[in-house]
Amino acid sequence: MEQNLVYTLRDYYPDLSTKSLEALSKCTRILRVDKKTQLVREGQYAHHLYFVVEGLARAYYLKDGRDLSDWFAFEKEFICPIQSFFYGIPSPHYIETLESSVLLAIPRDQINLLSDEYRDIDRLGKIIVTQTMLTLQERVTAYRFENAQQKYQHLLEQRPSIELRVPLIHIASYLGITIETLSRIRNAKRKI
Amino acid sequence: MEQNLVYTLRDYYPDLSTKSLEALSKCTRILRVDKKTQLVREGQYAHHLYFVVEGLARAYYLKDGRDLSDWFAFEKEFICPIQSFFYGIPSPHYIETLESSVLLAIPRDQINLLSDEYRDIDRLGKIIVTQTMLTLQERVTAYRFENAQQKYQHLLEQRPSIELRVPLIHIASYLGITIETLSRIRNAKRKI
DNA sequence: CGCCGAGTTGAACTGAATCAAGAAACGTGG
DNA sequence: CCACGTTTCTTGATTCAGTTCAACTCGGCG
Repeated sequence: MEQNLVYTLRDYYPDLSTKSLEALSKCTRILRVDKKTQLVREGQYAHHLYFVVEGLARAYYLKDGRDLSDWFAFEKEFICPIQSFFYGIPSPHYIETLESSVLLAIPRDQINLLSDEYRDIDRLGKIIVTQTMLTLQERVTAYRFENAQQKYQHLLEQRPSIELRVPLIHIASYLGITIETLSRIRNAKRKI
Repeated sequence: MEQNLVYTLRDYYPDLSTKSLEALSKCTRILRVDKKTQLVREGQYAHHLYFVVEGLARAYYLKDGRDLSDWFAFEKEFICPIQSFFYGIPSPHYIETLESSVLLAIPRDQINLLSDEYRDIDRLGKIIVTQTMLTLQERVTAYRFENAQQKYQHLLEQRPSIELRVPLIHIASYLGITIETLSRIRNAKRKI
């Protein structure tokens, strides 16, 4: 049954009660979308938090015509236009799928309501935010003093499948390096 | 009365109930310390979350003998050895004051207990973590594509007083640049 | 006074960006 | 199912921001 997909949230946070999951089921939409589907566009407001059941999505923005990737969400991970979601401002980010994907779309206002009503949903939110904070903390620390090669290595260790699933151009912009440099790094590795 | 200092937490989160503040007062220690006091050393576990009432503290770690600043906490801001606090591992960070300071030291285990008992304390925690996440998000986005000069400019906009209160060497490592480069940037600005 | 850490200045060097082509892979329509 | 155009990736040459190394200045403090 389609609705059961909401239970995959337990893959992220096993302590979610059945009552909470039922409440989430009532408001959550299940999206089955093609590769390259845009879920959010620049200027829009964050209406949903997305959870990737299957597939892969990325958040990016356009700066001087360049496409800069900021975040990837693989299976069992969350993604949303972060500034819009938390500051309530129009999103600078686009969000799109990189593969045909299955996602849960949980409405932002429902998250706020349900966080008041269900303690475990509130806790889920706290855990997502805490994990995101720790990931970003590591990203800052690592990127500040690592060279292009080390940054790429670091990324591969944390997300081994990224090499095969994400085009070089998005990985390069995520790391803050050019595609030429990344291509050379890959090439040097191949020769080892 | 000394204990009233705990009420300065309302400067950060005005919605804290008196009941919660009283509960926090019971376990919070007030520290009045000199400049250069070490609050946490590498290898220690995070026993406290610190709130800066007056003064200024920084988190840093040593890598190949170099002193690398990771975080500054000014008045009405929080600081702790973040990995140790959330992962429960020994801290890679030191924390020290940069000025003579007044701090609140809130025990980690009490925070966990009181977060279960008092909803607003739980919310305070969620807010701190969310703000930290958003700050780090901006730091990553900005630093990835800004040059040394822009990064410094960016920092000055967000923390105008840092120029006068923090030695150049710590600002440089925070930005991931050398002291020579930062010195030249300052010099160039002076000439405008 | 003279020392010491913090900051400044200069010169040479280097990792990564930029600029410029070409090769390979991809998908869309005939 | 192949041809063609478009996008993605590779490779090379040049340039430049920032590092490294080295020496020097300044201000505070014993």
